[in-house]
Amino acid sequence: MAETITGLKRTHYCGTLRPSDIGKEAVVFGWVQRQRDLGQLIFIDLRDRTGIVQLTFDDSTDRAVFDKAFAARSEFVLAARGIVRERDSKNMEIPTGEVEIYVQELRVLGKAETPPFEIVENSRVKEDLRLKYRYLDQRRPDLQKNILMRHKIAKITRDYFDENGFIEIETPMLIKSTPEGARDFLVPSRIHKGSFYALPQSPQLYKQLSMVAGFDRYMQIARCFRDEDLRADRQPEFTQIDLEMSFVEMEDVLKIGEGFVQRVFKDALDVDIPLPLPRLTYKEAMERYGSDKPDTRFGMELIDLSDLVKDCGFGVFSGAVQGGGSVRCITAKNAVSVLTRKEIDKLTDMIKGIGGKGLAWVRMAPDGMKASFSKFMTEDEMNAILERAGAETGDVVLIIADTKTSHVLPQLGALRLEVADKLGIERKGYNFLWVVEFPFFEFDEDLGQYVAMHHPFTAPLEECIPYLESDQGNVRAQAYDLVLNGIELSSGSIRITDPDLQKRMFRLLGLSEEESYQKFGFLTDAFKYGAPPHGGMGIGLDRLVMQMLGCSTLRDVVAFPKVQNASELMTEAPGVVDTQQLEDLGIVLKKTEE
RNA sequence: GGCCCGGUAGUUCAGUUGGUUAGAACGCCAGCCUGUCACGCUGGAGGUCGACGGUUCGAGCCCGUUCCGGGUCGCCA
Repeated sequence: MAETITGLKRTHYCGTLRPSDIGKEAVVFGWVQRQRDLGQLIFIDLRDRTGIVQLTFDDSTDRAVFDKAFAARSEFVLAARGIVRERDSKNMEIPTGEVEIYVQELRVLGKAETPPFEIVENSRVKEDLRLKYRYLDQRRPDLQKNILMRHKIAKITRDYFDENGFIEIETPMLIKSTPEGARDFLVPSRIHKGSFYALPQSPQLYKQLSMVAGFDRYMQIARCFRDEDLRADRQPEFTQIDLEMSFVEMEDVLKIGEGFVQRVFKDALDVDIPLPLPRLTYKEAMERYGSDKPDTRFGMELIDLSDLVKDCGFGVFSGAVQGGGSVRCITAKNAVSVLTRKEIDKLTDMIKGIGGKGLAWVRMAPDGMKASFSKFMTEDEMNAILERAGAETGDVVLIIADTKTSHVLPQLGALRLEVADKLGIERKGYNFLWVVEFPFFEFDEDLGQYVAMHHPFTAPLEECIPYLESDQGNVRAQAYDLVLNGIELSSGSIRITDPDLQKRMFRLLGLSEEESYQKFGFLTDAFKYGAPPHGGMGIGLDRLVMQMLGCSTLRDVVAFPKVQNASELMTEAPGVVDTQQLEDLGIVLKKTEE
């Protein structure tokens, strides 16, 4: 039977005791990290979220107290009252190492079975076991540190936006499904059998309505849901720092976003982020890095060889250029020893795996240059390529050719990251940049038509409005992404508030008037009653925290994350429900076929 | 849905060419120990080798299927 806490009030957190507390009476609560029984002398390391303090018991200790200390085991929950005193032998490794509590009263508030893994920092225990016992995992100092940092970042976020005139408004979690983009999580309605709510993919439409309502500046630390497959940096439910501003243009939103980044890095990490953040247009980002979220912590930029090989004897190259595409390369410096023929074959497989046709290469080995295509080239052509590529002895040039430049660029971009990994290129620091002027449409090769790259309320650049219908491929949006170290941290845009323009956009996206009204009528109706120009963005809080803590997976910064198959190992969600619940909802399950 | 990696005491791992009773460390249990702090010393318990099937005289090891976990591509307006 556990003892009660009755009458005991905490005077100190374990990790906060210092020599200045010597002589004081202290009452602490915590978990047993370790008990060291030396016979007539017992030490207990007691842990709470602030750290560890040593409790001491000896032959002068009350017998009943000593016996409880003797019986204490790992993770017992204890209350201890005693006198803080200087240690005989100090431990300078821990902040409380100069003092100890000489215990006069000890209560076992909760016993504990031996945990399935030790509660220690830098645990090497398999993650699935940690996730099954997430509450024990969260007792570990690393998780405690991460969750506390997340709290700190959220606090700074609220302070910053509050100081800048933003107000926090809660938007609903049960909303109407508008199946654009990602798959919705659906929630069946009991009252309206056969109808479903959706969980929000973002508060997008509601925050725009808050602008129509006149709140001027909105922010919310909002939970969002997307029913898509998971990745290390993607959970089906995630948290977004969501904001929207009225009477602004793009520059104003970027300024607020930058200011936030600077503030949060300074206050949480004491890291200075110089402003303004660099910007690249989407086109520049693709041409230089082969990615719309480039990792700019290292170079190895893409180089265009198209004009040099347009008429060369190598059909793969000349055919690509003449077919309207291009031939481009990256040059991996000092890579010959790592990028052997075998390794290049692996890279070729990787490129083929993402839809590439192949990989041409030049190895500038110390004993001579070798290229996969040299027999098709004149010496002059070869030299021109090497000069353009900046290739010197020790380098490896990797070339991709395709009749579609839109294939060449992302493939080289992926190759650039892969090669950087293989070469062990150092990537440190925090490299932010804005990617701006996203294309409005992207060509869907399966559908054979242009589709929206963003949600349908994104405003086009004003200069593009005249040719919205005539030259869709060149229409750019007032949309912007904030990229940090190759990760998309944030995405936003200026929205359309002109009903006529909105109609044109819906038409261009293949939405009939009835369809668009059915889906978004509440928003377009609202815009009839006086809509201020507005724009905003959503910043991925989980990803931000993950980057700031240097974690490699979102699971380390989410309190109760889901695993790759979207289940939660601790509660075993999702689970089956009983037939009565289904009946209430008017749902009949289809038998799964074998 | 595709591809790749992993699964052996509570935990982290080792396990030879397929061959006797599957090992180590930590943890756990018991005893001893008054200054430890990853305490120490002595002893002990602890295994459906993820599961099922196959090959074999014999399977932790080889083959097939499957489950679980991870990474990634598709997917994520």
